[in-house]
Amino acid sequence: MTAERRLNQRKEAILRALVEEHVRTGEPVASKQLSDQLARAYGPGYASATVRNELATLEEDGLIYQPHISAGRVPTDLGYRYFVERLMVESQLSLDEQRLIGHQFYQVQHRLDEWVRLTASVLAQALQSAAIVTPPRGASANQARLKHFELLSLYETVALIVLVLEDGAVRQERVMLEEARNQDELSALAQWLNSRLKRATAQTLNALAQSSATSGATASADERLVLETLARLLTQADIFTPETFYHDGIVELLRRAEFAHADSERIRNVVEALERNSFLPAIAPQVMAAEGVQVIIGGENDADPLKDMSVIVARYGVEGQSGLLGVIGPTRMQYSRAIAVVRYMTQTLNDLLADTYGS
Amino acid sequence: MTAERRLNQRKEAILRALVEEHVRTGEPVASKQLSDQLARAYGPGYASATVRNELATLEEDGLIYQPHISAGRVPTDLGYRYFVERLMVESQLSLDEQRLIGHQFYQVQHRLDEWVRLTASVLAQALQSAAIVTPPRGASANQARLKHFELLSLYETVALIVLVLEDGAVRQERVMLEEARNQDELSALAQWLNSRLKRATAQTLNALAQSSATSGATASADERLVLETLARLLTQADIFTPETFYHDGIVELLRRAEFAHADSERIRNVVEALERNSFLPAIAPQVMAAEGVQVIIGGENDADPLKDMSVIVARYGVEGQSGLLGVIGPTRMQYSRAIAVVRYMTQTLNDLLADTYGS
DNA sequence: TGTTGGCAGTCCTGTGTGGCGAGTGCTAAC
DNA sequence: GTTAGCACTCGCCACACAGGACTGCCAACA
Repeated sequence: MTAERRLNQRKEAILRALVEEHVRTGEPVASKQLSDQLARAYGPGYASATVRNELATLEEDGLIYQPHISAGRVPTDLGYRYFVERLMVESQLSLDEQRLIGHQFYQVQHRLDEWVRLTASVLAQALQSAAIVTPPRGASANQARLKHFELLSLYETVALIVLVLEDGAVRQERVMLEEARNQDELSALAQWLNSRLKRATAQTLNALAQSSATSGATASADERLVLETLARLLTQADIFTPETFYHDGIVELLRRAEFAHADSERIRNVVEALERNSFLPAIAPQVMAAEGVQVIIGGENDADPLKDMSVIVARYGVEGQSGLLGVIGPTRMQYSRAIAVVRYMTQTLNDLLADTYGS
Repeated sequence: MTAERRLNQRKEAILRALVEEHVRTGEPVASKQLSDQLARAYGPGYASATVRNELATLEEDGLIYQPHISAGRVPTDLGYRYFVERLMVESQLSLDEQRLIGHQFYQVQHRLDEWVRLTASVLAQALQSAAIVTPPRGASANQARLKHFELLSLYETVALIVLVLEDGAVRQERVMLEEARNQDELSALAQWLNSRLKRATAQTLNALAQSSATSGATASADERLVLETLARLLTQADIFTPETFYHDGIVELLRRAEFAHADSERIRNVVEALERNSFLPAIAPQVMAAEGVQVIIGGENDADPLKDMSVIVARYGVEGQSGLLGVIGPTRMQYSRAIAVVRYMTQTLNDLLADTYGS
């Protein structure tokens, strides 16, 4: 994850200029081009032949490569890694951007469900990349426990079960009842069960359902149905399943120059990886454990379809209520800005959550 | 929507063969090819020169066209339309497929939320196309009315509001409370408000919130927050907004040969149209009003990005609980099979809903 | 020893050419 | 009205070729 050796100052200047230039233009960068820029910035000592010599050693180190022999150089994943860790100048969001984002969040200040959606939207817009955000959740305990649930009558024989876990997570499902029941009956049933089910686990619930099944007439079939559904909902949908992610910006990502001439299979792979969210479960545990903004560059990622994509991701939240937010873009991205935006959004959500849940 | 003139028998035979052959191969169909097939099927009278003469008139009628002068013919939208209305042999799902689908639905028979998801998945798989399904809803009344709502405590100052409309629709939102409240307090508040809010409309709720705001201390700020949120949820999210759609199969659609060499802009347009669901609101009213399976071919559709896509869509459901299901694929599709699958899924959902809600 | 100008060499890219094949439209014969 | 045959029109592809972008390396120089 860390580039081993430290380069000398001139090599670093060259690598920095190369990365910045390539990110700007998208083209391989020629020695002449670098020479001009560096000479202008730092004075003499950067003739193109000199730069070429240095480039050759940088290539030996695996930090850059040539797409073909008569082309300029392009950073490798390792080169970007070195850039991000040692050369990058950290940037900040402009005050205008900060104000705009603040305003958007102000408008939904009481609507917690909008926060996640808005965060993804802001990330996607600001970085023209795909964004992913998970809702804030309690650290998934070894054992999900029921806090409370309600039954709402939708139709004579159809009810909605909504349950709240002890960590505040919400799950729900519509079920078909065996018998027609009105809201009053359902409320009574819910109240009666709630009183017996404080801090119940899936095991408890299943055991209860079992015993009421065998004990026969005393418990109704619908009571058993409710217990079984609660148990299933309790075990299902952990924080890293696709359902609990919100994503945005696939279209923004596809609009980028990198995909203008991409073959359809590459595009399909990216869309599939984002839609099915096949890659985040793999990196989520590591991100949740770490502090600060994580940068995963290209092949450092295990997910094959995203080999040439980078992920900038961070944990946000307060004690007991945290989630994950990040962006996915081509390895050729403005890392400095991406990190700044991700960090700023982390801070924004942290502030909101601290207000809401205490610190 | 309907091809005006009726073609003579031989022209029809040629058009039918041409459409079937082109759907099978994806290539423009040559006169020689048609001649061979037709002669084999119907005997003499179909020499390639004869077929060429007929093709020239079909082209004048706008039913087919040549991609370039030395290529075979391809059906136009109008040609497909004629095929679908007069030439197509309606097909049925094989018993095996029917059984497979039945089995999948049997496994989620009590879980109503899974029906919509499963329907989209089955459609996408069976037809290798994108699928869209809306959940069953009551015919959107002029005036949404509240049936019942519940408050669930997620955290000291965070509550979940879940409301049920009279037609059985469910809406919900997390809100930030002004003061910390436990489940018992929230339940009491919900019970008290529910008793006063039977069949309330958004207007009623807003009026109540207003009056409690002016009357000052009697009503708490949180009571007002609940009333305002209920009012907003009541007006929001009509049946044709993107949120209420479930889609699947973008990846299946992109896997089709039509997209193998498509430029990235075309792909992006299709992904965007499906993700943002920009086209269905336009056709939904017409589909909801009509009976049976609707076929919208290519440019008959107003949505520009889907000019070369066809939509096969139908209304499903019983009185007071109906929705919309369909597939989106390239105009070059197996219309007969697509219509059969859509019709079968309509029937499947109808049966399930009839069991659930009565007929 | 490090730096630099210059030059030969490599390889990508774009363009133009010609042959091939597929399929048509048209004509003339049946 | 139907059919065989033929000239014609492209699209497609392979190939060659010129131009250009950069590099690597060498020799000279500080």
